[in-house]
Amino acid sequence: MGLRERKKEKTRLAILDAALDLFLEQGYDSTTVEQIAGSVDISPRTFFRYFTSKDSLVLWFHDHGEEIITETLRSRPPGEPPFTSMVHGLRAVLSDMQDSTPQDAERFLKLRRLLDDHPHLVGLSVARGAETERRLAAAVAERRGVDPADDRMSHLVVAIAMSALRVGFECPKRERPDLGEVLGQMEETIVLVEGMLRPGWDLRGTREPSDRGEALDA
Amino acid sequence: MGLRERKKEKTRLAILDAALDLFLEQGYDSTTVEQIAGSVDISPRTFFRYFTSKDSLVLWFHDHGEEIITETLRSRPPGEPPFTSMVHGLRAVLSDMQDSTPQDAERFLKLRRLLDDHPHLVGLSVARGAETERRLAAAVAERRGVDPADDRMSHLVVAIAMSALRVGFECPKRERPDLGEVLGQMEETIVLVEGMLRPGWDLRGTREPSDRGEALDA
DNA sequence: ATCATCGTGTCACACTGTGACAGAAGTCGC
DNA sequence: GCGACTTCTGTCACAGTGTGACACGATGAT
Repeated sequence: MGLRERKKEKTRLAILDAALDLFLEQGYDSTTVEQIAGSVDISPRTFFRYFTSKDSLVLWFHDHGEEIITETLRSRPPGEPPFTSMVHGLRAVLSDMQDSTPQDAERFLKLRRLLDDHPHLVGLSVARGAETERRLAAAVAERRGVDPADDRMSHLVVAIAMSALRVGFECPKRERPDLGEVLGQMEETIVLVEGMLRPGWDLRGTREPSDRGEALDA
Repeated sequence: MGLRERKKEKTRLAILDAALDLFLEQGYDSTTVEQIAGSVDISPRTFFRYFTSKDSLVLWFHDHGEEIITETLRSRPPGEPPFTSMVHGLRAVLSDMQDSTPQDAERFLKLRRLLDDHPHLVGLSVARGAETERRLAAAVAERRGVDPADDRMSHLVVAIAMSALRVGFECPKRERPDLGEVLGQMEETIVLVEGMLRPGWDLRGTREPSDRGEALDA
């Protein structure tokens, strides 16, 4: 990796850290791009070359997570029930976080506190999650060998799995949990969701309600 | 109702209709507030007195839906399983739509087409849904008599119910479905979700995974 | 060293959204 | 109808986000 790319990555993280600190200090809305840029000594224009928007600061970890899940889906055996595959994806995300550097862990926790203080930002995060859901649903539908466009079952599989992750992330037992506690709660929530589903529900093809029942296609 | 309020409502709907048409014609991003305001002969400043933002045009129906669900939750018997209550809420929303005026139905379908064409807008809609979820989760937690702050079960109940509504809304079988078809698919999706859950799952208290099982508190 | 490439800053600009104020229009009393 | 009062609306000014164009300097390959 060349000097250029290392420098770029360093700037990127510098911007991110400066922004998170400013957001936590004085609030998201009251922090301007100009301030963020100023505090890492770049021009506002350059800021937008690293992050497409102020909002995207809050979403920086999404891409990585989606990538992990997508890759997990690809690596799971073809016959596996789709929800099981998704859950493996979720756990891969968690274990990736567990192995993250202390700096990344701290960023993650700062972000979590930020979302806690600003419910509006949760919306952003969820909005991004919706795009992710579409792509994952398409991947799941492909695995199931059905048309991705209108397969509600695939969408539901993904939506429910993502809900588990989100609810676990959002519901803290304590005021300022550490990384292990957050991950633990996310894992607990996954277990909770697994326990609430009827075994085999995700093997059923998506048919009209009238012929549900005999349509177990695995 | 005075002349003022009628006029206000008329302007509000005129703005909404003009905006939806412009959005469908030339895209959401390429339509400016100035254009919308111009096409109903008001100043841009006035536009923002009717809609707090350009985005909020896309969210105009959310408030009503949330209100219906909240009210439904209030009216259901206290001992009812929370997910059952939520499903009643969802169906109340559907039946309210069924009874809507032709104009409202058309607006709803236009909005649906708009969301279809612009995945980005789905994010907005979902973001708003997240706020709704928080409030509904608090209401559900209250019904269950547990602390609303960290009850993952309540959040899950709401998240899953809302997922059903959303997935049904988003997955069209045909290119340009009419209101009945959309509502039918939403209903089908609700049925699908009901069928995939283990009976009684939502009666369990939110405890540590270790003492799940004996914790049936209803 | 040299040249092409890429990152950055500067300038200019469009768009969204808000506060302040003045004038127009609706509302209520008489 | 007239006047006083309230509410709505338009104009103006402005902060902030985000983008395109261009020029300059740093980086990387040869």
